[in-house]
Amino acid sequence: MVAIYPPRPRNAEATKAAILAAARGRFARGSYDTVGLREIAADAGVDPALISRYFGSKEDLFAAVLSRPEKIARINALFVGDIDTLAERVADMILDEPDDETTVEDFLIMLNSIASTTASHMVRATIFERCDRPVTAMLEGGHAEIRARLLGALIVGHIMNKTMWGDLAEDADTRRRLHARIREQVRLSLSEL
Amino acid sequence: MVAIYPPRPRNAEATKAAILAAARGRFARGSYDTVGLREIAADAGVDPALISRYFGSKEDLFAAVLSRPEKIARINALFVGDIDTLAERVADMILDEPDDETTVEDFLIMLNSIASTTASHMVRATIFERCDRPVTAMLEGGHAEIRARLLGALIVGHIMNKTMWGDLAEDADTRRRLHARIREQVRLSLSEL
DNA sequence: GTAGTAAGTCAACAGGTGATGACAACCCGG
DNA sequence: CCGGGTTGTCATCACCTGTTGACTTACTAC
Repeated sequence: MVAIYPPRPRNAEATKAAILAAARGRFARGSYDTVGLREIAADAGVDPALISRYFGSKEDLFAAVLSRPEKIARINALFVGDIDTLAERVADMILDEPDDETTVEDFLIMLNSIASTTASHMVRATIFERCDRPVTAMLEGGHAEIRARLLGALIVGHIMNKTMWGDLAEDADTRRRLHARIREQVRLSLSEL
Repeated sequence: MVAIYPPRPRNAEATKAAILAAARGRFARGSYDTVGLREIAADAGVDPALISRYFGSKEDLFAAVLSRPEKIARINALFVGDIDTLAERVADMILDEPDDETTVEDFLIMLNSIASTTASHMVRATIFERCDRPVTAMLEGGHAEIRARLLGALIVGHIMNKTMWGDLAEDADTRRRLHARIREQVRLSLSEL
């Protein structure tokens, strides 16, 4: 069963964007190693060779996915403000406030590929630069790096949990309690050691 | 440079054990997908074909690694007793009490391969049976599953953190404070919602 | 000592991977 | 109408993976 291509309009920018979107989708559901260029190309409705042409290599494509500007903006937005509003936003994200779906996806993309030989150093660098560093800089008091890492561990744990088992909250009341609990967790993580 | 085999003593049990140990070591440092049977065989000083012979397939080998009886015993031992002693043991493990090195490694093996298409369902099942289920059963009060998952998220986050950035504690004093912090985190995770 | 079986070795396979370079179709300025 | 560069297609390469089956070596029972 071979798809008959409806002749793709010749538009390099749109094609690149389609590839990037397809890659994003795949990398959010599998690791760097399990996702193949051919699947991505199929999702994008594009010949696999075009990926190499436009992005160079698979590694470069992954790097491009990691450094999408919107993603960076969103993650940066997570980590500003005082601890209370930050706790609010982290809880929102973890409990899947619709606005934050893409942020969760961004974390997922990174966490999925953290055990890959090729991709792990990119992931580490991105997490460090986008998360650990700004949070550390934001914190007053001693042991800032450690407290930032505690927050990182919290977020990572919750996101992996969600992908393993699905959402925690079943009804609105539970969700409210969980929201409060996660805010407490954030405050505890960031509080003075 | 080809190793000249010092003729391996013909002992099927010892060979199987060597393969299992080598596989354990590799899977603790890479994912199911990045680790190759040839590397494992080389570590064990064994011909790659023997792995298929003794364990059937790579998948079966991974399953064998996951279900090593000592591991199961150790992880089970983590999750018994009241919340205070449990918090103590979790903090010990996360802060690398030497006794718990292998337990940390066991979690690592599972987390490394959680994004693999082939291995993820095995990992999920193992985590559920060895961690979520016993903890849920141990808890009194409502929302037991959710609180157990919160503990799971905590452990997962800390272990991923450790493999990404290394140990949190630099000196004995920091270690003491962190130990107390993690105990608080465990209590908070498990406390009534 | 010799047959028979267990243990280990070797070479090769089929399948899938990312990547390349030659080709075809298209669009646009002249 | 027609060259020239862009955009997309196709076949193929070299490599690596897990797995298999035929072979050799060692050990044990008779």
